[in-house]
Amino acid sequence: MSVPPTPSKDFIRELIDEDLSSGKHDGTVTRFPPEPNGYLHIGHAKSICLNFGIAEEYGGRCHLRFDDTNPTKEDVEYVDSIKEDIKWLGFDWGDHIYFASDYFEKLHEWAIHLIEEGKAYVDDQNAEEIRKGRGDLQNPGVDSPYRDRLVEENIDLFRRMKEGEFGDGEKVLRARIDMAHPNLNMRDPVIYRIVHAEHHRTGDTWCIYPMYDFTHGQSDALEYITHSLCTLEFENHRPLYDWFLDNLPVPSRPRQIEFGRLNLNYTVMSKRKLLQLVDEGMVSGWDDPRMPTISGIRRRGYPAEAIREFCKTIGITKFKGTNDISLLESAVRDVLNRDANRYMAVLNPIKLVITNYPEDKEEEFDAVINPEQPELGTRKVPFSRELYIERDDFMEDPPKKFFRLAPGKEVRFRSAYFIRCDEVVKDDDGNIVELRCTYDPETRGGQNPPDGRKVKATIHWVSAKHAVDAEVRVYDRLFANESPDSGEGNFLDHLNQDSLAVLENAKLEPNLAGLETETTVQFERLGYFCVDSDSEEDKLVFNRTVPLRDSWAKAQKKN
RNA sequence: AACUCCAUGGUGUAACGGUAGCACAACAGAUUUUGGUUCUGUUUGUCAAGGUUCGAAUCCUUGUGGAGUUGCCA
Repeated sequence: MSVPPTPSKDFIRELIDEDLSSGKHDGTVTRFPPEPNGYLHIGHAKSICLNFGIAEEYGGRCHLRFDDTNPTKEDVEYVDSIKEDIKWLGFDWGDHIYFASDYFEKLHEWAIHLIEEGKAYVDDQNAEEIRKGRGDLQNPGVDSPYRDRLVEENIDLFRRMKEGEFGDGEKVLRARIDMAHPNLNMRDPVIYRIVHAEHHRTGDTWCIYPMYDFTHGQSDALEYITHSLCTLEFENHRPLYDWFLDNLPVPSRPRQIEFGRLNLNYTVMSKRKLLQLVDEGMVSGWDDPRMPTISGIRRRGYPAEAIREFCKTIGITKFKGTNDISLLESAVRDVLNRDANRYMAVLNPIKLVITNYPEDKEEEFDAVINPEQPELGTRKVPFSRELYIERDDFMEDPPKKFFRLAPGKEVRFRSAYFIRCDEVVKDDDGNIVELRCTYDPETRGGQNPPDGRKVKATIHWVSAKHAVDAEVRVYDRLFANESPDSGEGNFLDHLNQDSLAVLENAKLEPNLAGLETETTVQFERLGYFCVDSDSEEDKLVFNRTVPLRDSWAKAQKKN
């Protein structure tokens, strides 16, 4: 008798279990709190899967909350793309979409509350003076000369800040905590600053804006968030998060828990660097299929399910590690192997003529749509005298273990016939321009012949007469270096020069015409490819999502 | 050397004082009308030193290594 494996939970889910069984909470409410100042990337996907995943598992809910407290950086453009990306990933916030800016009124009220309690004050020092007064990692800070202002004076000054009497940076509101605190975040942090800027939602209603620290915990409390999950960089902010909840009349008591953010090798994840790639034209845009953005991944053809599986696999811990990109690719192959329909496509064509096949004859063969889903049946693939095969599938002078086509050698054409190569035709420069072959009529459908003859390889083909032309963009990892971030020098120096190869002359099986954008299919023996949005009626464009595992290529590399 | 956090094969992650397991990667083989898929097998690990204990990856101490933090960004 084997014990049914109990799926192990990460430390966050264990903490939630404890809070539920101890009666601390009756339910679970999480939130995903992006700042609308850029596009979501796969690192965000980890957080999205965590927060929305927990809500699903615990029968709770997950709020989508835009953390929009900095009007100079944020824009509605990003709000829309973020919503779209979350939906695509397969999650739903229902009616629970919020904006931190919706709480500006309440936060302002709470700031006044703090002032009245003698726990906040208006500081006239400029940014430089405040920085100097804060001390550093070794030395305590010193009190601001304005730290002991009277409550009435603070109230008045804060009111005048709000009414626009002062310019940007002239005054700030600070929490009055402890200038000698070992945690720098506790040394009288700025909680309100003056910014005369148009906010994407509140317009010019405000010219003072709350800082992140004065916004996040309170927003959580207002929404009755039970568990506020964030990345490790906010660990040092937790004392402040708790301090505000302790010192304000908040309606609930959320708990901040930090986990390690996602790091992937062979890519960069910071918004700044991704922006730089876009701005400097190293990629075609935020949704370039090489980008680790959700929109890029999607255009690349990675299924949302694979992203979710990947996030499940890497787990949640406090360890700051780097995940291998092959884990992601493996998840992608798993899903696509199961779901992607098979077709034949020749990326680098070489012409092949079957000399004993009648000039005008045409046939159609039945080919399996997806061996993983036999119930889908077969498709018809046209065959004729002149065909294309992959250049890599022929070698004039092959090494011993090369099983594919070579002079005098016989292979199977997938779902068609056995073919033997009789003659190699070259141009004046010695380039191979055509292969002349013969077929065996007794192998129709690719069957083994009655004489029991066997063949070592099966290769794909496309009938020249019926072929559909296409451009195929073969993508590889964006960086040649495993950690482009950490090495010395500019990360751009580590770009993989071969991250994109455009093949203009691909020949496709006709069934490949007319597929919808973003449909991902398997080009047999090559990999998974998806229809790009650049496709037009008469000009198909495919992106290579990920190649098939290729033990032959791997063996070659070793030699 | 202030504070906080982290440390299990090549990578990531389990084991909650009782046989160190899983996935990916790597390697070898079987099957195969995709050199794919599938299946089988193999290699590789508890940062170090002490302590508690019948028993320690797990608890304690010290050390070592790494990360984060000195925005009026989030």
